[in-house]
Amino acid sequence: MRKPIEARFRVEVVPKQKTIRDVARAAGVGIGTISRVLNSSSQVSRETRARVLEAIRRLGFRPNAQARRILKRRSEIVCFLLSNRDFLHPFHARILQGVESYASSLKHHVLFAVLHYSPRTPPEKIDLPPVLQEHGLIDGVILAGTIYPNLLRRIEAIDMPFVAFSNNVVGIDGDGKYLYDQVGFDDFNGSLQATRYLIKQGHRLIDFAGDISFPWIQRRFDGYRQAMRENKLNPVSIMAQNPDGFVDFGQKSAGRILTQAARATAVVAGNDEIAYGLWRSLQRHGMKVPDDISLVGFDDREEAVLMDPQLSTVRVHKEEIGETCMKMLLERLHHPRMTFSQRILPTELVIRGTVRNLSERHAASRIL
Amino acid sequence: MRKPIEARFRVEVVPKQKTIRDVARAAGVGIGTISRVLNSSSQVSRETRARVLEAIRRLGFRPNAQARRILKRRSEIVCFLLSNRDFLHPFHARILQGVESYASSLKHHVLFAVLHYSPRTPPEKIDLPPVLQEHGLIDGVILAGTIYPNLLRRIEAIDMPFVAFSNNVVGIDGDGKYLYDQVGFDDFNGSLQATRYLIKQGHRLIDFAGDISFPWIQRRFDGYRQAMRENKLNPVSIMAQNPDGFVDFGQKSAGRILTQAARATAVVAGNDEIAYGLWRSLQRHGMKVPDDISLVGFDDREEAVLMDPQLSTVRVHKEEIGETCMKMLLERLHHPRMTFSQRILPTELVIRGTVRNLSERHAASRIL
DNA sequence: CTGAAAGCGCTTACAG
DNA sequence: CTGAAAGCGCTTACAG
Repeated sequence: MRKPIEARFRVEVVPKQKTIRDVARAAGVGIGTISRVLNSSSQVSRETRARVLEAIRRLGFRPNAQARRILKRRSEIVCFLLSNRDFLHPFHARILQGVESYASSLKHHVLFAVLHYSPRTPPEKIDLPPVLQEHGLIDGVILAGTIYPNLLRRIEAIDMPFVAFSNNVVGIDGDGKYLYDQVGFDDFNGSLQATRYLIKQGHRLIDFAGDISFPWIQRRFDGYRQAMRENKLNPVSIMAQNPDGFVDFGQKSAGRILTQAARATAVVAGNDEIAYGLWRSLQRHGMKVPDDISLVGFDDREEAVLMDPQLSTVRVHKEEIGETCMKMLLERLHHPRMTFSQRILPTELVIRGTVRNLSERHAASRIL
Repeated sequence: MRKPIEARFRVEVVPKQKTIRDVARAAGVGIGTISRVLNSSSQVSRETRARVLEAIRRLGFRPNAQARRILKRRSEIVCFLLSNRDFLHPFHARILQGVESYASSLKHHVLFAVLHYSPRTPPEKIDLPPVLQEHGLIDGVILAGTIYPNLLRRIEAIDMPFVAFSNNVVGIDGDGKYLYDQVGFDDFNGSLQATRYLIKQGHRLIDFAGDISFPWIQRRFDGYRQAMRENKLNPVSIMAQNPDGFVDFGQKSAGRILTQAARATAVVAGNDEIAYGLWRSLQRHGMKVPDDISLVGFDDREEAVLMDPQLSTVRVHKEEIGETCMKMLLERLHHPRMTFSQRILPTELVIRGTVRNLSERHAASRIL
């Protein structure tokens, strides 16, 4: 007797959406059958199926995704949450792409959201983005950007399944037991390999330039130090004063390196931006890379290829990180009680043009 | 008599979600009243409201977003679709951020999706991403990346409201009448201003370096040409042979510029990447920027600040583009029959260090 | 102001 | 194999 709710909208919505009932009528079957065909489930006779399919095509029917979700109890939407970044740098953009690529291959969807918060805000006071406030909108969240313990606690408190990109987690010790799902790459081994490579190229005086108050730079320093120690070499850490960002850190490091009594022949930079700043400043001081000084970066960002010569660096497989995050989140959703796990992806040393070979064999072969 | 559907899930879903019915029971009211409180609609007495609110808090109830959407006939989710890009460059990343920022301020959500297609595929054969295949999932889409006519037609065919970021639309003439909603920035005026600025600085021999087969580079060339003509100067377009990307285009342009009979004192680059390649190659040829040659870019990308000196360029307000796209899409959703519109946002000349002042007055003041 | 009921567009046991 | 019905978690005229 009542007007259907929807009538009020007819004025606006022009080509009234077909529903499963329209199709049922057109095909002369019950609505349940339409649903069965749609879900390619159970047994529907070939001819009934054909008739339904035909009706669907004729009416241009597309099932309402929202109505399905409410029954499925799963939205097949996940959120990529970027925290405490002034902007979506290529590094995280590539992670997002990995997430999206894996997700869409499985017909899942990715919401992009942004959050700014202080590490000192109590968990319950963190003002989550709208996506995380709604219930039923997303199945889970992938945390990227800088992650502090209070955010982790907050996400746990709202019972939202999540996976964290762990390299930028700050303030939590990863001591064997994982309290949440995480995916990361191997800072330590990355610079271990890079430093060993420099040593193999004949370098003995090798500095590390990077602000080790960042946990990930600290881990890279640890890898560097390990390589130095195993070769009985002396690790030297270069710090810059009041740098304005990483590039500036690199620029300010150059002066320190050049005024050393026993000047380094090579520098391991904490990341590519530092390497870039270093390179530019060294140039200004009249030093050539790699003739006068060798340089290795970390991350393999866009900057690496913009340098001249191009930067030898440690590549991080960002898309793969994203894919793995998505994969792990899906596992979590299907097995809520599964124990937490951590995946550390390997890095790859990319040799380009900023390292000079100082070894005798090489020097000899050059003369020949 | 039947088991509620949901029972099958109980094994998995641990803390069974509260529904509006639980709250109603707890507060001793009807479910309609809960809904009214939730939507802060109509008149609910102060005390009833308080009682309901209290029950909501106690039970930790959060309304199911999906169920609401199905009634509202609007998901308040839009899709940011990046087409034909190998990756989400900072330029588009910033547009996405603008979209997200405006959207989330209005409690809307943004899905990120990617599409690769050929301009020659017939519209109906374009394989749209899952997001666009579902019905009811998103309210509309913002098109970014490179957009060909066949994509526009395809999106129109599925009756999906959309707004296009128009600068990278290829193959459609914008002749006064707009056939779809679009937001863009002013290529023409940007380089017009940049070129006028160079002229004001005393430059007369000014080249343009850029591949004008890209429509947006063509528009920038047009702006440059206009400035040259209005000053009775001769426009010169530099093209590179088989460039491998824009940076390489810039590198290959340098040789051509340096071998000119009447060598240019300044170059307007089609974009910052070209300017970067130009700068690097000029350096290698022993030329100093801006002492020997001046340079202006376009876009104000990250590269601009990585140069030394930093690049003077035309800034595009990318976040604002994103915000405007989102705003326009919302208008479209609320007024489906509204005539299409186009918004062209202004650019801004950013003066940094790559332009030398050749004018007499300035030269004189230098001698003093 | 508020409860009871119809409805949104689907899915899925149930009973042939 | 398939129709009729109950149900998902909400919203909203309807009738007090």
